[in-house]
Amino acid sequence: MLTIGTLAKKTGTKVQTIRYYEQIGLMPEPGRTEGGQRRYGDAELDRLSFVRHARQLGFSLDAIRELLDLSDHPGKSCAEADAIARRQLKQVEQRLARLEALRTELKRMVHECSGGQTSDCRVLEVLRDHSECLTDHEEISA
Amino acid sequence: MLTIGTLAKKTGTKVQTIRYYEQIGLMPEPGRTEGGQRRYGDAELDRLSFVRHARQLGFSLDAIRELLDLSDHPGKSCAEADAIARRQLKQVEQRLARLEALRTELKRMVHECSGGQTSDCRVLEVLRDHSECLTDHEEISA
DNA sequence: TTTACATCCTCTAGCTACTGTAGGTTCAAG
DNA sequence: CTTGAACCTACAGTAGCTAGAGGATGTAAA
Repeated sequence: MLTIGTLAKKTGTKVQTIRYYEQIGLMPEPGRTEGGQRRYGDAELDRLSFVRHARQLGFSLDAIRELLDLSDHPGKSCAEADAIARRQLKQVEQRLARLEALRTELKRMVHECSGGQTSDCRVLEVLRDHSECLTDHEEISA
Repeated sequence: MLTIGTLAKKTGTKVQTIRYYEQIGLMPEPGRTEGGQRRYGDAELDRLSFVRHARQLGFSLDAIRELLDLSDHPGKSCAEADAIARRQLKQVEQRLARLEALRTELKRMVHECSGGQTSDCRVLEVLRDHSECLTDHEEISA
């Protein structure tokens, strides 16, 4: 039986985060000691590892909820899990494209900085100059 | 003189966002009509364009505040603006590295999906299997 | 001039995914 | 039996907006 602190260490999660996951229904309510402290078993360790791993891969909590649901019902079709992963991959590729464009622009800003006064600073100039925008009014959710 | 709605359209910002920027002190309090509606001039249009451009480049509102401050004092050294841009570039490159690793892993998950039942699903398996982690307990803020 | 209606106003609450704090209790070691 | 780390609940705060309620204003046509 693990305390919440031990579980936290084993999974690289903060204690509060585990309690938060319980609150939003992502983790089950665990057993308690007589004094009211949470005690966890291996099932919870596995579940939390799954959640953290998915988070590291950039899945949203909602997506993880779906994945956990699929994983709890082994008879269901794999297609759904695959669809979720594909959606995720698409998002990642979009972010990559934007970040790459971004890196180019930032590099240019940095390399062209003359080192003088801000009145001549390329960094500020680039930000002021709207004509050099990649695309107008498009957001980067980096 | 521009209404807030016109300013919003010209800069690709939502009306609420402009009011929010005013609230947090990123945009100045504009003049008002007798009836109390906001009216903007070219200075505000420029400032908001600067802000939105910087946001598109992934700068935080705090960083933008610094940049605006530098830009308001043209005598200051360019070095600070350069430092902010360099910090930003570094962050972008870190994110890129993580996202690339992520893409590789997601691609593997998707390609190995057998199409059968969830009990054999590689997607879920990969998420359960902690040994295939890139690095332990490291977060991706994608 | 009146009426219609888009746009504006303030205020409040909600979103994601946590993180931090205050004030108090429990557990395990010595 | 005492100490002190770790636990508990409850609430507030973070970034960067976004949405909605309920009402006022501005403008253009009838």
